[in-house]
Amino acid sequence: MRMTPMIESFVFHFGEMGSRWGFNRTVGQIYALLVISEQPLSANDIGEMLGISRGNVSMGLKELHSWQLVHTTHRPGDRKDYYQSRGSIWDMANRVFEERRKREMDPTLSLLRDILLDEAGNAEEAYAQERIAEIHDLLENITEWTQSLQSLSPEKLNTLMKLGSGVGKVLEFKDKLMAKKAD
Amino acid sequence: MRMTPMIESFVFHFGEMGSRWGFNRTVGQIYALLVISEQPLSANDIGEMLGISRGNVSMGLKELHSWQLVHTTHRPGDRKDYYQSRGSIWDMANRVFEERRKREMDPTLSLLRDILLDEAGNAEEAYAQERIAEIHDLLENITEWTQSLQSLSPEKLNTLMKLGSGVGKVLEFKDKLMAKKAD
DNA sequence: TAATACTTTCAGAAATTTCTGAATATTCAA
DNA sequence: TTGAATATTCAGAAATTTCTGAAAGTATTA
Repeated sequence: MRMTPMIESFVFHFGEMGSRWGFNRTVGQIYALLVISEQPLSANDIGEMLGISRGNVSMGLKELHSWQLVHTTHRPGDRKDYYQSRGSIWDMANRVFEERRKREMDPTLSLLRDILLDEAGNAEEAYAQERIAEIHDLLENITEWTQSLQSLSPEKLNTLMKLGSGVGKVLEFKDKLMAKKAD
Repeated sequence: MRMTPMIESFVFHFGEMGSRWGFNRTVGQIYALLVISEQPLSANDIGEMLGISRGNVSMGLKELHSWQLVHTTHRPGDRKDYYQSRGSIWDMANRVFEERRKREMDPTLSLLRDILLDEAGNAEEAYAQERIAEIHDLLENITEWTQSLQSLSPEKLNTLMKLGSGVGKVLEFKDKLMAKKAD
């Protein structure tokens, strides 16, 4: 694949984005390149296209492997490794969410839980604990919810997203149905 | 407020978290401090507690203002500004989502749209555009959805979250109801 | 108006993150 | 085995981000 201006602007922007999603600029660029390339790319291809060192490519690919976002493939009679992005865009988004949950949310929740188990030493700590409990509950809710959304089938998830704020209406149905059952 | 070990561990960890959410460590720490302090704090208080310079505190508070996460208050006969966190934890999460959407998602969507408007120069670009279209659609879906969730009342949102993957069941009810209406 | 008490700004320093490339390791064919 | 081709590692360099503190700005009081 050649670096046309179109491809370049996508790849570079995605690099900046990547750094918001938990990996650095280069890793984002490498991933962007692999996503929009129909053919698998060798580490040398990648380094040349992005103008970065071979070592940096190697580190970036290692990171992408740890996020399970790339695949290594081979060609007969060729010792080089060739890299491909793995799964659909949806899978990618899921992986990023999941990985971030594991790396950030889980340790935070565990720290907050520990703090809440401690005895407050004075009124200030007691107040702090109240606020920390709120944060803990919020994070726990969000974590559990996103986890349960991820377990939904893609079609259902899509219905839900298409519903938008119409979800409010659906919840009213649900309340009525529950009320009838209770009769 | 005094910096006890409990408060310290919360504040420092929150600082690390903050840097994942779009602002730097110090900004996260300042915010953490304000959230768990019942009394408003002066810029000097904050600087002393966190062991950072007066200038840094000022820059951090400016950033938090731009995220609309803090309030300035005053005391009679005292020229100092006192700072307080603003709104509930929920409000905070909403602000962070919204602000990040504005700063990151919107520009990305606009770039992707521009790329998709260009004519593909060759087969490679055509393939790239297909993948870019997928990413664009995904981001647009997520953006619209999170926006519509934010417009939901807190109670409804809470019901929805409590529902977890049970939301799948509710969607089935909805389908049945729609089907009946269509009769 | 001047003095005081505070806040903000920003150039350069310090800290942190990322990148390079030579050295080292691995793989595979002969 | 050996050697050629390739991949990985990591110490130090480069780039980037964050922080400091002195100087400049602002608001209030007398």
